[in-house]
Amino acid sequence: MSDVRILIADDHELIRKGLRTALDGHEGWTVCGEAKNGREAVQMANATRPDIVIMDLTMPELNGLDATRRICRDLPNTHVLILTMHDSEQLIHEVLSAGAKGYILKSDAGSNIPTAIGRLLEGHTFFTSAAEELLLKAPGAFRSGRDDMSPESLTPREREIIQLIAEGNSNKEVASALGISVKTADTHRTNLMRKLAIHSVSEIVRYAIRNKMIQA
Amino acid sequence: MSDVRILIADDHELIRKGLRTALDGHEGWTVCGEAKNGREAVQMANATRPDIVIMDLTMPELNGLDATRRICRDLPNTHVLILTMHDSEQLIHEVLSAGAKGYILKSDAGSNIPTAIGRLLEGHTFFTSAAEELLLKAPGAFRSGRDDMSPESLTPREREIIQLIAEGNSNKEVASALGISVKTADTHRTNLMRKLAIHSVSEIVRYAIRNKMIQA
DNA sequence: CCCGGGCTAGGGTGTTCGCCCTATAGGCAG
DNA sequence: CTGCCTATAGGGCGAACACCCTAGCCCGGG
Repeated sequence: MSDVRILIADDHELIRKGLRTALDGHEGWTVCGEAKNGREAVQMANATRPDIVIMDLTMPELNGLDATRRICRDLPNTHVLILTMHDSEQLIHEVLSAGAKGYILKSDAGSNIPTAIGRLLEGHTFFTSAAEELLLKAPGAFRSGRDDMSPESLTPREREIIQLIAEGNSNKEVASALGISVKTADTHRTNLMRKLAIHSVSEIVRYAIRNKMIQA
Repeated sequence: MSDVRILIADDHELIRKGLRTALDGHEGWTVCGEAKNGREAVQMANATRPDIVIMDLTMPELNGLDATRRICRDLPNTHVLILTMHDSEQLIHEVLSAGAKGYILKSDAGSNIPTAIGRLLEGHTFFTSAAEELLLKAPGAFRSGRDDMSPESLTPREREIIQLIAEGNSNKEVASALGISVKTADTHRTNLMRKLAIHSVSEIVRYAIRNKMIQA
């Protein structure tokens, strides 16, 4: 059997280095790339088709949740392991519906990561103990808490746009970041604002923060 | 000259591993210990008297800020380099008054850490570029305990304005809410943005949320 | 096979922003 | 009294936004 190939996606270089050292020791495991934001993660995943993606959630340009959605949609043989600082029940359900197979807190990551990767490679799931409790407590409860104001009601492209706007980018900057026309970026902006019934940049920013698409 | 001895203090095992690998490559540098909270950091610093302490700010039991205060008070020959994820304007001046000699964001840490340590060993300081801008703009301000990026550096009227903007109001709406001219509201807006060195509505909103002037 | 949704792109129009400038009036400290 | 800060108000200008419209292209579901 060939090497297990692992992609690391985290905007903090230190975390990436730490993961590398944590993984390099393992026989038969190879880190096939490091992405520093969600967009890079999607691109590198498509290019290298890794077995495992270790994914941070809060990343610039494209967040880990949307990156996970795309990777899980396009690469069914790639398993995504979420690595985050935030222990939120809401988040756990979101990453699960995005297609992630594991969820680990950075605070208790070091020793668990090889275990988690092992579980994912066997086709199982792995959750930080706190997360597992939440799942046992509220099986399927996450379906109830949705409304048309959730990011789910937006298209992937619109979520991408809203994050870039909330990060302070103008239409022009959004357009060049995504390689599209300014008018297209503006169309997406107008559409998502109508969907969310909001009317200003400040509402976009607050929406993005409330929905954990960016940090304050 | 003997080895440079470095103490690592961070509650995330991954970060500690990352730092070790980043530092082990350097000739003459030795990691003399790893602390996983502030209390351990103080104890190990007193025991090993390192030349450099790389200190995270958010740690359980005793936070990095208080740990820095104690270490700098008791060990004048030990230089503390703060390593944090948060680019909080407020924190920069706090860590300086606590006695830290450097401030680095985890996001751009990897390549800068050896440079930063080098600077500290020469008796200088090192700051992430964003932090350095603040210091240049307010030379000596931190000595008096003043924080130029805190809401206290704004006038009462400006704080009123920034909150209204962050809540989604246009200049016209701000003006009518306060019973002043649109141009006056715009002048306040321009002035506070120059004071805070920010350039867009989205930055205003994030600033207001960070400083608890509004909720997300 | 057609329909709908999503992404793309452009035209156009009025409003708002970001930032430059000046200027007056009041208050408070040196 | 004399600065300095604050709040007030205005002129002007280029850029960006908010929102309206049309329209082609691709793709998947009924």
